[in-house]
Amino acid sequence: MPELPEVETIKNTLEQLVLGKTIARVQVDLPRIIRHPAVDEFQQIIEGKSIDAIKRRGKFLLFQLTDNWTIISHLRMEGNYGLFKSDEPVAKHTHVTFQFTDCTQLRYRDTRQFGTMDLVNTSDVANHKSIANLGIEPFDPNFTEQYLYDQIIKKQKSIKAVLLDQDIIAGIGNIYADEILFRSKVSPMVATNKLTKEDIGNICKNTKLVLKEAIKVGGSSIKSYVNGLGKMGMFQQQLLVYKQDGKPCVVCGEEIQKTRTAGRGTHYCPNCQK
DNA sequence: ACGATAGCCTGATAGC
DNA sequence: TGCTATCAGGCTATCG
Repeated sequence: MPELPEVETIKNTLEQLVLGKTIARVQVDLPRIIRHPAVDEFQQIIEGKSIDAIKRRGKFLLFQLTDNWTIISHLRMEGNYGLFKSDEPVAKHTHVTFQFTDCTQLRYRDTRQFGTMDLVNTSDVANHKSIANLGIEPFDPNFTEQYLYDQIIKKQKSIKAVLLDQDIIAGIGNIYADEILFRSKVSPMVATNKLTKEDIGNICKNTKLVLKEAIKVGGSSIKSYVNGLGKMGMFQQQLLVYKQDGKPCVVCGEEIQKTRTAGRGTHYCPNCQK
């Protein structure tokens, strides 16, 4: 599941592959992926444009095209991009194909069909409904213990639900939420108003740390994730609790447990995380 | 206003 | 073996 480190890695790899290329044609095989505008308008506007820049905001990929157009792309669970020669066999679940003028094509694949694309004016991206309410970027210098404290002290929900809330911090998903909380020695189920300042400081620090480490090794390949070059990430080897239920905790040896919190599978050490 | 939850979707896996 | 049920999870819509 692409979270911030995976989307960042995809962005970095795609930059090397498609920046400056001109799109000749767009083929859409699953119209549902294109939320806005209508598919024919989506195709018509994009054709002839070139890719000027690729950005990331939270888990969103932003393809900036010429003439003030941006494709806002969300990969959800299993969306991915890859560059292929036009005559290479097309893999199953390929839903959108951007044919470039140089006989290569960027293909969007998505087994679960959950991903979305929106084509909007670049100048309107910040106000787009899926972007406008996003919370702070974890690497923003303004993301501090104080910021987090102010944001969550009034909330009634669990800290896990808070970390998953994209309107508070943008980019954390289920894998990294569990890892951040384990490293912070905080139970996922604990209500935010029960946390100490020290807990919140640790969560803030470990958020930056874990995400940075994961980006360094290209993200976590848990299910189908590969980067724009088709390469797997390596951070799954450094996961200490996610999908580790039944195994001994690396710190205390107690068995890692799995429960359901905030509607998500949640992994933690009952001894280390109080 | 806010928090909790169903639904979207396919493939892997568990259970009978 | 082969079928069915369950789970995985980010986000949106909907409910209380």
